[in-house]
Amino acid sequence: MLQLFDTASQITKELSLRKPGVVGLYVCGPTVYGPAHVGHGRAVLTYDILRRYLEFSGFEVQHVSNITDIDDKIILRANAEGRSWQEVARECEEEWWATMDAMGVLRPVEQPHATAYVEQMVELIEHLIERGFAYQTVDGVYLKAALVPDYGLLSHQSIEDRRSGARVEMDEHKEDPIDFVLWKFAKPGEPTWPSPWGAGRPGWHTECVVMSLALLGEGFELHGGGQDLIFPHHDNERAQAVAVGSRFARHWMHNGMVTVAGEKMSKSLNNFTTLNELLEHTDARSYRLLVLRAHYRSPLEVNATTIEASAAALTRIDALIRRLDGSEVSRGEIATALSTELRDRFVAAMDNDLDTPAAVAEIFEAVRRANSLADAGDVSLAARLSEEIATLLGALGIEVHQARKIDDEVRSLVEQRDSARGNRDYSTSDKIREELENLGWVVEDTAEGTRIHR
RNA sequence: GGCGGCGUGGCCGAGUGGCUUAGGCAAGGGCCUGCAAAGCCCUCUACCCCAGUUCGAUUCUGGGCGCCGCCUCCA
Repeated sequence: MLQLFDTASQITKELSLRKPGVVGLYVCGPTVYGPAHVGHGRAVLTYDILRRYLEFSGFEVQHVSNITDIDDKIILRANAEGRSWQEVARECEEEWWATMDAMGVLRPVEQPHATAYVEQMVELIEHLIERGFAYQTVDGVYLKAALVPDYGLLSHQSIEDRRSGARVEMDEHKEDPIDFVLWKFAKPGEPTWPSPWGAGRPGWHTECVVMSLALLGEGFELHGGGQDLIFPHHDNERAQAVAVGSRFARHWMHNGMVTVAGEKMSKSLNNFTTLNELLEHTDARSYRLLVLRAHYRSPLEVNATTIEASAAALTRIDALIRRLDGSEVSRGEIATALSTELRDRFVAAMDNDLDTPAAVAEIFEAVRRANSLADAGDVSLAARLSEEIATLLGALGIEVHQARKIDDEVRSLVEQRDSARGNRDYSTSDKIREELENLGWVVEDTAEGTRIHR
């Protein structure tokens, strides 16, 4: 079974399940105030790949990912554009899902919105106050972090380290610099919800506690997000859950950052590429393959060179699938042994903390093998291997290309070219080839005649 | 300053105490082809530095150097 590195214990281990065969997965989703960039894409792809692989392995995955639809940045943008914050959030969310669809990412089973859970957040904060973990100041309600057992468990920072680290500018009203806000009292012109302490809105971390526990229940299996969320977001989520006496996530997973020239891609550094820009000139599968070719916890360098290398690698796979498309598929012993061996190696790599680079290497090795078999005339064996390759790629979310519809005009050109070649009229056949290439087709000669593809 | 992590061949990027030439991209040579394309075969460039443990270290330990992330905006 799958072993995953756990951020809390820093050990690679199996997920501990409440119910056999079912995995509750909560992934921190986007704050919808702008377009998704390549870094978001990596995170989403990582969990999409995890989910697909778990499903491939026979698990049911209760995949929940939230939409943060109220936040300072949303308000800021709405004010700047003279629009309502709801309009900004709704528009950005629509764009988000459209982009995710284009990326071939499965929709989470549940997509809760922060604003739909404000009442429950208020209840949670009330409990925190009752239990003595939270206090009110003139500008909000804060959690007293020092009271929480194992505060800093995920970032492995002790309270003392944190305090002395203090580049935190001391908030005027907090009792301790490490405390964090649960409820913000409204400033003029800001959206508000009612609460026992006064009108305002929730702090950032509370929503995920409420929504994950509401939808997945106590002690859910796995909580994920980007490494930049370990602190403060996830430490602070956990702190609240622990403080109210809930059993929170059993296992924590964090994906590495996307880098550009060695530096983290982020909106604040303004070195980001949006996913939509990427998709304008790249097959979405190329980016998925690029993501797969680095381990999920390593930084991933994304630039024109790495994307193009990935796109080129993808054409190798597509070429194999095309080559064997429609061939008879062997069900014999040798073919079964070949495909079983591939699957076993693939699964072993994936189960080892989602070692997708190794898993992908197995697939490429099999591609070479299948081509080699086909060259040797063992086409039905090759076809069986190719079929397995397509299945395994599917488990990673890469669909192999289907043959494209060829219209009559093009088909006629192909036929003319074959007849010219049959007559050894190569000047005509080369002319037709050029014509086809100008129409955007790649032309290949095979024993069965001209084959074309895009 | 604290915490987490990294340093592998032209590039990306796995892995292991002693045969992985991992894999991909790029480059060179060959086979195949009317010419191509695709494919196959071959070749090339590795494990940051210094000590130590060991019969043996790229892999383990210590030190050094360099880099990245987080330290309450952040996937």
